Amino acid sequence: MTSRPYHHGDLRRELLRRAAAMIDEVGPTHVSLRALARRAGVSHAAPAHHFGDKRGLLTAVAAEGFTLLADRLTAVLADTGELLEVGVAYVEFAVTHRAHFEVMFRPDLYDPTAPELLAARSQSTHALAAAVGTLPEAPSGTTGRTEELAAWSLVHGFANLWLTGAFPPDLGDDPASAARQVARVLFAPSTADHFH
Amino acid sequence: MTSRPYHHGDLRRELLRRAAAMIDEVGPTHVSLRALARRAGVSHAAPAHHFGDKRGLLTAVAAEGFTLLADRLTAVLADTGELLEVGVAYVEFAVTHRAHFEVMFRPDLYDPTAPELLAARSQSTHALAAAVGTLPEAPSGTTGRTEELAAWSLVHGFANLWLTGAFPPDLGDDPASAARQVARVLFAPSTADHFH
DNA sequence: TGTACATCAGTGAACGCGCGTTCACTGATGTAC
DNA sequence: TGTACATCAGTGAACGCGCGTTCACTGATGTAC
Repeated sequence: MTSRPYHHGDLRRELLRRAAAMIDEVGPTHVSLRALARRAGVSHAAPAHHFGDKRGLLTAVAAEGFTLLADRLTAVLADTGELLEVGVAYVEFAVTHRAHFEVMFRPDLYDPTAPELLAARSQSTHALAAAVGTLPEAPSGTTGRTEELAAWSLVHGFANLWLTGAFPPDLGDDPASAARQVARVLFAPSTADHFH
Repeated sequence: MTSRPYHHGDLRRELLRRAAAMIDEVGPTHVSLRALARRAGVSHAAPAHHFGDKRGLLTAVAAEGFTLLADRLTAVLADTGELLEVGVAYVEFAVTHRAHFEVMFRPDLYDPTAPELLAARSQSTHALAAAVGTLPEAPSGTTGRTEELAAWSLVHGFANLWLTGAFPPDLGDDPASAARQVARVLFAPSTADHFH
């Protein structure tokens, strides 16, 4: 048992890591600064020192989440050039960063006017818009905006339903491939099953 | 100031009504049995008498929500025969019954094995499947299941994004017409803007 | 019509708990000179 | 190389609060006879 140094080194980052882990386990609303401090082996007042208060902690988690998502979507778009794969990446992000994802879309839990958060969120929005912008051609008379909302809705809904366990169990345990199949209905007519 | 009778008459129903209103205001996780009792003008132990505990209350709310949703989807399908309108009704339900909707898809808050809940949820599932079943023809080699998941994902995602305020503000304030436009991309090719 | 009694709805006091926040403090670090 | 000092990170005690749950109880209802 090594004696802990008084200064942690990078406690803020460590707290964010632990917070994400804790949210994964108990959900965003049942995180407490005290329990978080306990897990980090640190005085219960330490988190408040770094984040001000509970809302500040969740604001930081949300902002980090939007930045991570934006980076991921941008990278996948650059790699593949396909909206379909960007959509799949959205779902994958939600599943692999469940804690971040859940906080990001619960604005009542954080401060939605925090500059760091607004900046990160707009990164995400732009990444998604850029992906939709790669579609061969916008339909006549539209800006592609309706398509963007449809694409976003579909992957967001899929992610949510997956995370809440609402889908039938025989869907399998690979969200990415299930999402790809479902997203093809909307995104990639040439290889998809169609409604039409 | 009329003196309150000792017996309420239908306190259980009244508590469910108030609970929904309270969830609308403070969110499902910040509901407390004590605050609910206060609002209903009743002793703080009364809710526990009817619902057992907090989880029991939310289980009842979720079950009620699934039943209401199933009834609504079924009615709209019978009236219009159109999957598109059933999808729009899904979104409308989420917006007009926000409290129920939020609880329904947070199974960590209630008892997902309660018989009343399972029955109500399967009503909803069947209503949705029936709507997808009206599509003119299932694509070759598929059961329509992928289409069902796509449809569900799209309207569920739209509802979620609308409720969390994630959509850009210039979308307007009529969720039903916005949802109809977006859903057309997936559901009703003949009148829709297309990706394709 | 009246009485006894079982049943159920709702009460109110009590408990123990974990929490957020504040605040004066102390330990460690690093920079200026 | 050494010393003084500002700055920052983290501490621990204290506060007040609202909560969930339990439990013995009392008031009201309605049914059997």
